[in-house]
Amino acid sequence: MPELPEVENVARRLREMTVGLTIRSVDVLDSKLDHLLCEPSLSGATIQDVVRHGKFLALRLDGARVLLMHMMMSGRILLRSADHPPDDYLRVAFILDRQIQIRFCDPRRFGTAKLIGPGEYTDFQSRLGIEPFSTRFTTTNIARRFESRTVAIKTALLNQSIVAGVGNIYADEALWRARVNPLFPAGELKREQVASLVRAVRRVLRDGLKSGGTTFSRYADADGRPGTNQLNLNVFRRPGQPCPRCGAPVEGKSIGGRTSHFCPYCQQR
DNA sequence: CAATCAACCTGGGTGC
DNA sequence: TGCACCCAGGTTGATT
Repeated sequence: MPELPEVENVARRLREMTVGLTIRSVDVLDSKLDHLLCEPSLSGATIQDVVRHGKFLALRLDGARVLLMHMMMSGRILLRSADHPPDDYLRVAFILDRQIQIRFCDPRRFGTAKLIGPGEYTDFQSRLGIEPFSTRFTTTNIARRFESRTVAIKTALLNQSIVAGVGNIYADEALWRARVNPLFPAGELKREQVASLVRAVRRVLRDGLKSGGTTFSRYADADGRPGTNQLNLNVFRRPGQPCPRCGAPVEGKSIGGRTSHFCPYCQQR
């Protein structure tokens, strides 16, 4: 669920509402997250900034510490006032000033939250691929990273050390826009195809962001509201339905272990 | 280094 | 309604 647009939505709202506030206490309800009750304690740490890296959310704290979170498929990061009714599947709550709380809810418990230092933060960022809205996201740079890769282009797009933030939904939509077959080997794309794909990735992510994200099942923004981008999708989870461009039935098949949808007629290569 | 695959978990949907 | 079974938007670490 949460891919770049969804995490960006949450990050913006958190930045707007929590920068400058101090964490007063931490309630851990899931023992998998007991490590958040560490020493030195998070209590007393002030939030300096909230940023997104790929699909990760980073709360930069004073003392050069960073709280790095990932929602995986089922997580929500909610901004709540202290008197807001309980949220289902709460795993940890960060109690801030002004009766504000950041609640991390996640039924599947795949999501992560950990506190790291400056060294680990730098390493983490250097391992992550190119951000689609950065100036480094160019045809030349992406073509270089695809070079000599034998995996399907769909699989390469999902590789977070190549491009950061693209997940299953936006990968299928970008490939459809660029008219590239998801099974085509990444290293064999012509430069012009890479150029189309670079444009398409930016386009589908920007559209997703504008519609408040894609909500298929659980995604909600920091205020608990779903997005509407699922209404704009052209191929994802539409097997058998007509391709909006040519009318041929959309095909669904597993690629690299991920469900994938594409038009077999206008995405021939 | 690159590719593949299992593991991490639970809820929701489907079919009997 | 109950239950077994299958599927899920992601990442990591072990293995080939």
